[in-house]
Amino acid sequence: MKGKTKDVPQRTLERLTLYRRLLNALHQEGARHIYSHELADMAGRMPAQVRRDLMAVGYAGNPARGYEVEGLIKSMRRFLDKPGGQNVALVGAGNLGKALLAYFKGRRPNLRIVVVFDIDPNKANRLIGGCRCYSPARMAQVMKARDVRVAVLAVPAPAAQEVADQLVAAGVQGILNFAPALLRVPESVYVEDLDMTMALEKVAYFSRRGPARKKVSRGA
Amino acid sequence: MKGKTKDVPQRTLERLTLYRRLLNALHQEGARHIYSHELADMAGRMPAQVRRDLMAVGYAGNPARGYEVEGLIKSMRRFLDKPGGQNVALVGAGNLGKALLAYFKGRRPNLRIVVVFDIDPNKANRLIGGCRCYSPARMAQVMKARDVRVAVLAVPAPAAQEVADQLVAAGVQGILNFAPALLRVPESVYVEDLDMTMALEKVAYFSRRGPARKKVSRGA
DNA sequence: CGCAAACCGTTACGTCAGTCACAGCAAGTA
DNA sequence: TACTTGCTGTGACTGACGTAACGGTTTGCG
Repeated sequence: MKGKTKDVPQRTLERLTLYRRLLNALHQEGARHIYSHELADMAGRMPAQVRRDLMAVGYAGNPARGYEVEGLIKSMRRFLDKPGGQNVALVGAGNLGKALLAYFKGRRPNLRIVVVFDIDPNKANRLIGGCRCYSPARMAQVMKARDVRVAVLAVPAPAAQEVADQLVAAGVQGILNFAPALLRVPESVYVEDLDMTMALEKVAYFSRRGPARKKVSRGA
Repeated sequence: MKGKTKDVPQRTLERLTLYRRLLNALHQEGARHIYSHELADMAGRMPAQVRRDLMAVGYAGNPARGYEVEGLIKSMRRFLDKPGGQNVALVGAGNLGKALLAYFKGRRPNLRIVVVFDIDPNKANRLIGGCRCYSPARMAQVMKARDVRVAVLAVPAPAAQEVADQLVAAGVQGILNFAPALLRVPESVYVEDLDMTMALEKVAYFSRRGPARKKVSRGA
């Protein structure tokens, strides 16, 4: 086993996390082996693409039995997760922020939201969804103490850039951005935008013009 | 003006909605004209791509002054929006559902959530975020009466497929799906998945491996 | 009035992701 | 043991998308 991870395309990584989720469910149901075409059916993809994606994690299947579920899960864990787990910060404890807290609660043990920041002084030092809430002024300090490198941004668009700057100053290397705003960050910081308004407009548009698509979408 | 809309790639449509958002802001600030490279800067894209994307809406710019902001906005409205506006239904009035209601509240006048469904009997017939909440049993009836063709799905994953079936039966043609589950729907129904867990895992992964990307992401 | 400059519209190119197809191999069978 | 079967792993192909380049056009200026 060598750490030859190569560089994985974003789409491939999305599918890998999907496969893992499906595999975990299968494993809990007691499944021992699985074929690429079965996984493909569950993921709405082609068998060849599943096999190709799995090449990246470096786990070899067996021509007769397919992939051994437990071993594959372990390999994917090695490939996808940081060994000690990763702490995540949430900025913005509004409606969306609270929903996200509840949503991620105990879902992925390797990716836990451990701290919340909000500009509202009434929320400072209180527990929100089981997480301590701090003023953004203490961001750098708290983030360093908890070794947080990933943040979820759930603040209104006008405040997004300012918060992003603070996050970067606090040492964050990845941001999941829910605000409909383009964040200017250093090259080394990875930003993933999740624009719900845009997504809804997309649905509204394409739902009007017949089945103008080919396969299942499944884009994050 | 002919209705030659061609078929627009999904990515292009995402960018168009982004452009429009930027243009609206510019218009409110009193800008009259704008160049492709300015829009590109704001959107984090290349000027050539902006021009290429704008070809789809069929609005011609001027080599000397660039694009006339107001006219371009009007053209994009014609291109993107359904004339009378589109009504949207929300299914699932949990944490996420309520956050979405607040989020979309009065944001896009052409795309309004007008009705909510939730399985909780306590919520039936009550107002949630200004929208009447109904039992899913009345879905088909209510949707027809309100002419709703687009729905937002914010229910737990195990219930997603069942709700999707009901939505399809009620005549829905587009679904924005927040549940981490693959929906099986007829070819004619457009599904857009917005998987927050997947997005967070993506951030966690790519934030670990240096700046392994080129430009701004901006993928919905 | 002619020229220069800048930007738009469009075509052509390069790159990347998705699909196809085939060689290799492990198990089961006669 | 020899053969058949079906799946995996991987190279090659195709198509789509983003990027670059180029002609056309409109303005401002000498």
